[in-house]
Amino acid sequence: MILEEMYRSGVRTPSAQQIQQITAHLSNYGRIEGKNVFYWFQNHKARERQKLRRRLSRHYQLLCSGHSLPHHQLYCMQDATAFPQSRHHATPTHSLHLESNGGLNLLEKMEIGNAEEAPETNYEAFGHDWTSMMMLPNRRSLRTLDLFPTTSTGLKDECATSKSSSSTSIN
Amino acid sequence: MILEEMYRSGVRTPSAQQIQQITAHLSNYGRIEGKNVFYWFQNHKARERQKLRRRLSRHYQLLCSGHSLPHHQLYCMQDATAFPQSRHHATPTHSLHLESNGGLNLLEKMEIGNAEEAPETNYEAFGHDWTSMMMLPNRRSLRTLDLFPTTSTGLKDECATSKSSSSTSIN
DNA sequence: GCCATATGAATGAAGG
DNA sequence: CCTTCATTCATATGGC
Repeated sequence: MILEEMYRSGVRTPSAQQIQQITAHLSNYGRIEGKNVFYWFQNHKARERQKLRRRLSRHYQLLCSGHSLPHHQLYCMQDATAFPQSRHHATPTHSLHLESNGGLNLLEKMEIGNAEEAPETNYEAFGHDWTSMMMLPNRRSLRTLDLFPTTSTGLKDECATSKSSSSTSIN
Repeated sequence: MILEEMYRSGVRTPSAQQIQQITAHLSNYGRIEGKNVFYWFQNHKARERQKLRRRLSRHYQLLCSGHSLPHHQLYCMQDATAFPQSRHHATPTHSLHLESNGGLNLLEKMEIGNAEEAPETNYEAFGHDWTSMMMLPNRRSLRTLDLFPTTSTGLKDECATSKSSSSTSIN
């Protein structure tokens, strides 16, 4: 929990020294090494970002879904979620420019890491260094077709961390 | 079952797009999200690998059993988990002669019940970010007391596997 | 009522 | 930072 707290208060990639300190502190509770702390931050950051990303894309989908989509059953697929994020200091505020990220983003993740609905506080907090990823018009791809967001599933799947749900046996 | 089929036909780690498609397809049968598909593949692959591994180790045991063990009361190897190993360079643990595993098999080690107290800190892996970081300052100093590993939580009924850094839940 | 097993989800650790 | 893997956690379920 200590780690979450730090994370929450803005620590993202602690320096070696910070890691040392944290480690020392945590070692009061159990055996731990610097690398554990290091990994923790790496993973946590990444996963948090994924969630965020996902949340955004979901948002996006909702936005788009406002119209069209007659019925469930649809096809669409194709990168509904794919938002190329420009990593690398995307200009903070939503500037949608393209920026033609010199790199080519390799793939982008789809969305895993959903769950969690309690928006709970934080998240507003990340005014810090957020290497946010914003969507930027990925020149290629994405244009493919604008069919709409799959949400067509008829049912909104959101339902909260709904795990399970009917899923069973569709496989 | 669709998933098994795909798996069978070679899909192991579908790309984001593939996942999307699959998801879309499956959503005809029930509520499902990309992450479910993602997890499914991850788990399936892992478990398949695991089975295989297990099977091999069993095999191995049989081979060895010709001479070593007095009785073949197989100690519920069950997990016989070993510990950290690096991916890559399969370390057949216990390098028994032959094995000729040389193949590209991704199979890595199997562990036979050689308990062996692992001296932690065998992280020879130096060469990573964190290591570089960690090495700088005077390491050695802050060793606060180590109290021990809050052993409690780690309880499992199976065979030991010794240490296993029960780092659980200190966060 | 326990077990053993199965499977989705999550997290730690590495490699790249 | 991104992927992938191994492990582990938590349930769900089928037997006995």
